Amino acid sequence: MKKYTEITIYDIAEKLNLATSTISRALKDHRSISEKTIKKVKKTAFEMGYQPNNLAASLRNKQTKTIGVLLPTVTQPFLSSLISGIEITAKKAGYTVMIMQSHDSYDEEVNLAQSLYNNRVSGIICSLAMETQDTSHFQIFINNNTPLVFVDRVPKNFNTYRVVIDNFSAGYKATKHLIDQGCKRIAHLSVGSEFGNLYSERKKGYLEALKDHNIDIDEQLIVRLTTVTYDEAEKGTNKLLDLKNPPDGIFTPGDILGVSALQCAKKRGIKVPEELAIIGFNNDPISEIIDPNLSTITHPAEKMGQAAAKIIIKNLKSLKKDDIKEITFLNTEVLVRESSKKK
Amino acid sequence: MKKYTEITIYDIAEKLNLATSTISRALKDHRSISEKTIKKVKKTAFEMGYQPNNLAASLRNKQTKTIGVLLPTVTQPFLSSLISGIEITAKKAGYTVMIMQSHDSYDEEVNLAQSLYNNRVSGIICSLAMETQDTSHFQIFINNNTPLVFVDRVPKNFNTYRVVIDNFSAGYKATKHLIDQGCKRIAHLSVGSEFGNLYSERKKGYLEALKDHNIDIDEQLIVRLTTVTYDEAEKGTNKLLDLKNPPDGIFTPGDILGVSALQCAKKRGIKVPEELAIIGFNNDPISEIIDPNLSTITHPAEKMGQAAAKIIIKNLKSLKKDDIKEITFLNTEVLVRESSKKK
DNA sequence: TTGTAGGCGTTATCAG
DNA sequence: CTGATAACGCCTACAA
Repeated sequence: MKKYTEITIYDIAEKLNLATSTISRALKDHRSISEKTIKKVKKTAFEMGYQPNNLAASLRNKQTKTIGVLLPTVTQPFLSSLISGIEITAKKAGYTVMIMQSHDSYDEEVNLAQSLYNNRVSGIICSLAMETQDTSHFQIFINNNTPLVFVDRVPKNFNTYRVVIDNFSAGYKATKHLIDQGCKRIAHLSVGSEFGNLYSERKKGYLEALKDHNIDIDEQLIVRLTTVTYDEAEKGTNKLLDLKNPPDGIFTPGDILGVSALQCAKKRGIKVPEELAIIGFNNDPISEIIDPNLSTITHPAEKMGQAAAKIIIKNLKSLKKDDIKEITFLNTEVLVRESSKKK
Repeated sequence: MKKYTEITIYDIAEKLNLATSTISRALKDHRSISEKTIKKVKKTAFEMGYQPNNLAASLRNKQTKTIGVLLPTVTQPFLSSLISGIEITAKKAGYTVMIMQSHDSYDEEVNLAQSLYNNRVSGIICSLAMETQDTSHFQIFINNNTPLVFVDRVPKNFNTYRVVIDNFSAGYKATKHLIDQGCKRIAHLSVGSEFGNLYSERKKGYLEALKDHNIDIDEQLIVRLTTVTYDEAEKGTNKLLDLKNPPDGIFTPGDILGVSALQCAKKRGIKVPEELAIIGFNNDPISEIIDPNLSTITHPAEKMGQAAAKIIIKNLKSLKKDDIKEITFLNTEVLVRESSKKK
């Protein structure tokens, strides 16, 4: 049985009695090649079913023109918008995107980072796994001058580019919004402290807003969740609503949590927003579907992706190891919907 | 300024006074290399910060050990479960997964398929874009003996592996369930006929079920949507509920549509399921959150992914061009929840 | 405008 | 058990 062999520029060269270099150049519309030759080469290349081999080209060029994207998961609406943003910018610049999911596991993240590096991605955009406590597995990118950008869930002490929102001020805004609506006892579902610490920033914003408005902090109103899940949030909300002196507002640092709280309140016959105002975070599609609509904090997710990709592309040519890498902050906004509109 | 150069097995060889071939073998625990050498090589490789270059290895080996995954989008819960399935199986076999999104655009799909091929993926798993009407852009994979598996939204006349559910029987089951609940006038939101025609199969199942149960088909009860969106479904449902003789049941071939119908009914003060029973399709997370819970059809999405990946891996070694490629059917089930439970 | 030749980093074959 | 060498497919500096 005949074994399959690739058709290479060498085959084309042979057929046309030209040099491989000519073929290579013609295929890329090199200006030093005559129109006629270019046409001829492309035509026969097509006829012969030639397919360029990126591996060979990348090896030779020492660049793959692909951006690696390493995320906890691809299902979170926020992250998928982020990907869209990356894709848009990457495409414009002629880059391909390679997506991998860590599933919030540190071990997987380590492996995939390796794998991405071994495939010599031109740059990498990463949002850390929940579990990740140290980021030494990204050191290879730094050491080898591969642009690295962290997004959203970023490490604290690591000199790299970061594209984030100001979680503190977003948490502040969300809480202030509830205060403005007349809430006096505002609860918070907080999520276990973590390395990327975006939840803890949101919580700090919450605390600060209360303080600034002379509202005493009641520890009973802060329920700590271990995971960001619907069920955990339900338990937490029940705990809050079981209090002698229950809250009249809840700020949840995520929409799933907000939706859960909302449903929980409804089940108990508590009117939202009249008796309990709720605001979430992220503007997930579900926040719009739920009844009443969930107020939330909007992220410019797609823009974050674009910003991250732009940093990669910009730095491909000029990257100095010890430069100080700036942090890009993007805006958040309070999106007021029914679940918090008391007035 | 010193320009960066990779550390290669050649560098290690030089340092240790060994041949590159020995290094290469040692790094892969080749049995012909002594324990001692292996240890020594690995140790210095680590110390020197050596990182294997997959591009070179792949070029040489003529295989990349990566599976390309080309999907409309990564956000649909069904598709992300599918990806999980692929990842699980791929990982077990030592394969990497490269995900790309066509965003349901034919042009993007063509480009990305090319790109995947140019990167010489070992195999490709694809669910077609909505727009796609012809699949000649996948011919290169066939021609070059690269295993190709279509999943869920598959082409009709193309001899490749396919992993699907039986959309016809699923549509039948969903409709029969409504009939069993006592519905007499069952509506259907149908989605514009398309190449992959999974929606039309579901519709056929719907029609057949009605026929088998001696229920006359009322064309007024079949509303055609042009896109699978919340808003379109809302319009469609309103149209149905505006009828003189409105339906007492709706089968929507997707959960977003089902949720939309449900909300729409609620807004109009129609009781679900008492006055209107609803069943969706896919078992998206949202179907569980919505109140009342949405009955639906479950997909074994993750299993489909695993099945597809297994086919790829199995065929990597033995692929004959003209073999007839089997179709793998996976089971669906009716998941009865509140939105359709009349009895 | 086109050709020659060497090398990107790895691995497999063949030889020792 | 280890070494020398060619080859994977492509690109580019240099030469013509």
